[in-house]
Amino acid sequence: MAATNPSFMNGVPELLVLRLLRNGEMYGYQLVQAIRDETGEVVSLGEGVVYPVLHALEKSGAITSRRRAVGGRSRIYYALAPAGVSRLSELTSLWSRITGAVQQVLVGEGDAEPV
Amino acid sequence: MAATNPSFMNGVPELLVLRLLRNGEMYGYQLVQAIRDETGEVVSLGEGVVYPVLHALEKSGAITSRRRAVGGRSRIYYALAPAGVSRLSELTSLWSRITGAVQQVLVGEGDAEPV
DNA sequence: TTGCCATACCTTGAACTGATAGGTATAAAG
DNA sequence: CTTTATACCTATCAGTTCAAGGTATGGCAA
Repeated sequence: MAATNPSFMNGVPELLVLRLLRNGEMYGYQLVQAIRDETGEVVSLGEGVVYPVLHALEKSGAITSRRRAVGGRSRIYYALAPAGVSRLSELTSLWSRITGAVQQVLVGEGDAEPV
Repeated sequence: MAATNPSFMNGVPELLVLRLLRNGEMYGYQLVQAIRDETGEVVSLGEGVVYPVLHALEKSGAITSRRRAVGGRSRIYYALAPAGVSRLSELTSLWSRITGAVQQVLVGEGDAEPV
């Protein structure tokens, strides 16, 4: 697979994570809640989705991590790397193009020429 | 699985097909082209996607089919059934909610409180 | 008339995602 | 001291989509 249809809506979790990290460092558990809260619970990603995404993003160099102890608790904070910024704008524009295209069909003329 | 997160963006092909059929009868090959054309080639579904969707929709009673010979060519025209209308509004509202929720995150305040 | 392209239908196989369901460990609260 | 919330993690499963094929007919050009 390479340069075809990127499976449409794939990478939404990745998009959300990157976008949230643009606001500053966050840790996994926090991201899970932020996604749930900021979408009004419309989108609710489990930890089983978010953590693998984080690991993949770090492996690809899109984000970096550092461990910090906060109030006796150990957290892994993730920060956006330059590669992540590129990836974010890439996904954002893809998202716009696709949702725009679908929207275009949805609002198409209500009726068409009869067969 | 049933009543959780409907995989986010799943059912986009289904949504597009149902929406196009709302304009009147269409056949598979025509749908493939209509989707490609109406989205400006942003979304290009292969026949291997569209035909299975049509078969599933017919099986579930959302659409009906009739075979017609047009210019010596045999085509299977699909029409929206009442169940398909419901399904369409269901998918449409789901689509709006999800894209709206994602958009909400995307346009969130550009910067956040420092850690 | 032969070959090719567009039409028109279809299925199979592989690949990828994301969801579910677990599993560990600590701190706070009851 | 037991439960809940925090915080991390992985493995497996199910569901979609894609690519790649396969069949058949009609029209057109060589």
